[in-house]
Amino acid sequence: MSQQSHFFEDVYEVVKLIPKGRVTSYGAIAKYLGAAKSSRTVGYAMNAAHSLPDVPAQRVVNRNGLLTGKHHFATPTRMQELLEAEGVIVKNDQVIDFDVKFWDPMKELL
DNA sequence: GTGCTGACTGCAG
DNA sequence: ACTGCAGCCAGCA
Repeated sequence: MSQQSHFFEDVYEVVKLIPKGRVTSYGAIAKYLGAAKSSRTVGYAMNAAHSLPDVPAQRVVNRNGLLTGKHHFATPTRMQELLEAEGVIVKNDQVIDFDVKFWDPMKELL
């Protein structure tokens, strides 16, 4: 704590900026933060994001558009429900038109 | 203080 | 095309 890991904070900041009806990947966030190889840590940050209601973790999926983290929500279907409620169609734990719904912070935030 | 695990990803075999 | 391994950061035993 004394060193204050900005990593989590930065991850939350980016996730909060994800537009409604859009999704991104752990790797995209990690790369935006300058740590492309720390994608795992990004996912770990999402695990801790449960305490933060302003962090839409459901909009963060893996690079294949697969809801790998859905199992960490209150219910296995919670993540999909939240996404579909925002206009993101999910089929078989996979985001439809992922390439279209994909939101890249590197390009969007620039 | 040391070591393992995890919501990932890319390269090598 | 499929499987396996290594790298990154933070939390817990």
